[in-house]
Formats: sequence, structure tokens, C-alpha cells
Amino acid sequence: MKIATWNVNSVKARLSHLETYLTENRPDVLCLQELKTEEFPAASIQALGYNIEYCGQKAYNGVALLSPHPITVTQKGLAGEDEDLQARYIEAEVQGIRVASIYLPNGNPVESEKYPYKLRWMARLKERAKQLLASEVPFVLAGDFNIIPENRDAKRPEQWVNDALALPQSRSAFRAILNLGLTEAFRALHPDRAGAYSFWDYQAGAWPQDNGIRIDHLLLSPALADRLTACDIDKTPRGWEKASDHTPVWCEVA
DNA sequence: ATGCCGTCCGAAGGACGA
Repeated sequence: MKIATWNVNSVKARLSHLETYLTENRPDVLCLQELKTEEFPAASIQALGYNIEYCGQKAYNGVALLSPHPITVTQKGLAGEDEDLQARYIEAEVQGIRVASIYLPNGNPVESEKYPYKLRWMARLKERAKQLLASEVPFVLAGDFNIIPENRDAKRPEQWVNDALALPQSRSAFRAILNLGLTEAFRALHPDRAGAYSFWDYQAGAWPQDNGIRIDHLLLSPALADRLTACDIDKTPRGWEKASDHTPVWCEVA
């Protein structure tokens, strides 16, 4: 079973890329982030044999789950902050696996309200992870975490020292989730690999210079981690014309 | 680099992303 995640930075602007990716890779589940629309443009994706469940929002955010298998939605949004209406979390059961597509807040600028919102959101995600662990359902939290876990996950870590993606408090909150007993799939299978990135800024020639960061992750529950056979980053879509600034990350579980 | 580019909304340019 192949599970992939991709921040498409507008599903409308990236629809042809999405069609190509699904056709060429046929993932069993694709988690999408940053739909940037209230209504998912579903027709051409459904025509490829994919079911779609999503949580949309006008102009900003938006997450989706795509699968050729039946998708049973278990939750939209995270508990713990009733006034939070941002579309950043959708969770569903697919083929006996609980899959969540998450778009974790960026948090910049750090001095603004956005940073405490990011940290609160991470605490809420941790609570959800605790519940899922207690339920013993195999699960994966997949998406744009907006976290650079370690300096080796950035081409130029010095550019990110004061950034919400890499601050010690951000990394600590990410580790706190992992330390519940989750497995970060890419690092688990490639413990020594450096220079592996999932995002390259549109600006300043970041892509041609390979000035990237690894911020898109798949976090597996213990039982699912035991079934992990492969995980990698597919850089191909980042090289396409009018690409998203993120590229897909995928894993295979037996 | 005080966002260099890209997308959205809405009809110019500001908000936002990371």
C-alpha cells in the first residue's frame, strides 16, 4: 500500500500536475495540502478512479485525501480550539489504516500571533496522536509539518535559525509528537541521508541551486512502522513547468 | 533582502506563504 503526501499550493493551479502524478504513480492514498479553494475540482480526478474527501477553505489552507479505495472520514479539524476555523486536518479510514492529511501552521513571523498558534496546533495534534495510539488503530499522520527536524534537513541551516520552521521550540514540539512512539518514515529508512528536501522556495533560484528544506513528513504508528518497506521523496514534480514549491513524499507499507 | 516568486481575490494591490 503506497501512501503519498503533497502540498500542491493550489489544487486548481496544479490540477494537470495532480492528474499526471496520479496516473504515473497510482498511490493508494494521496494526502494533499494547500488546496486554496472552498470547492475541490473533482471531475477529472474522479475520472481517474479516485475518491475524494476534503476540508476546503476559500483562498487559504485546505486538505484532502484521495484514494481509489473507499474513504471513510473519521474527523475534520482538531479538537481543543473551537474558534479555529482553518482547514488544516482531515482524517479517514482507508483499507484498515487511519490516514490524516495535515497542514501544520507555518508560524512566521515568530513575533506575531502566528507562532503561538503554531505551537498550540502542535499540542492539539499531539493530543490527537495520543488518542489514536490508545485506540491501537494503525495510523499515519502525513503532510506539510512546516518543521525542519534537524540542521541536516536544510541545505543552508544558517538561513533558518530564527525561523518558525527550525526554532528549538518548534523542533522540540515535533520531537514530543515523535516521542509518543511514532516513526518518521523517511529518516527511519535513511538514517544517514543528507541533502534530501521536499520544498524549494520559488525565489532566489532556490530550486536550481538545490537550496531546499525537508518539511513534509509521514509519521507512522508503531504497528504501521513495522510494515514500512520503502519511503522516498519524488523530486520529479518540482521540476515541472509552473510547479508547486513542494514535491511529493511517499512510503510503502506491507 | 524589508518576499527576489506564485497564488488568491477581485479588479489594484495587499495578504499570505516558508
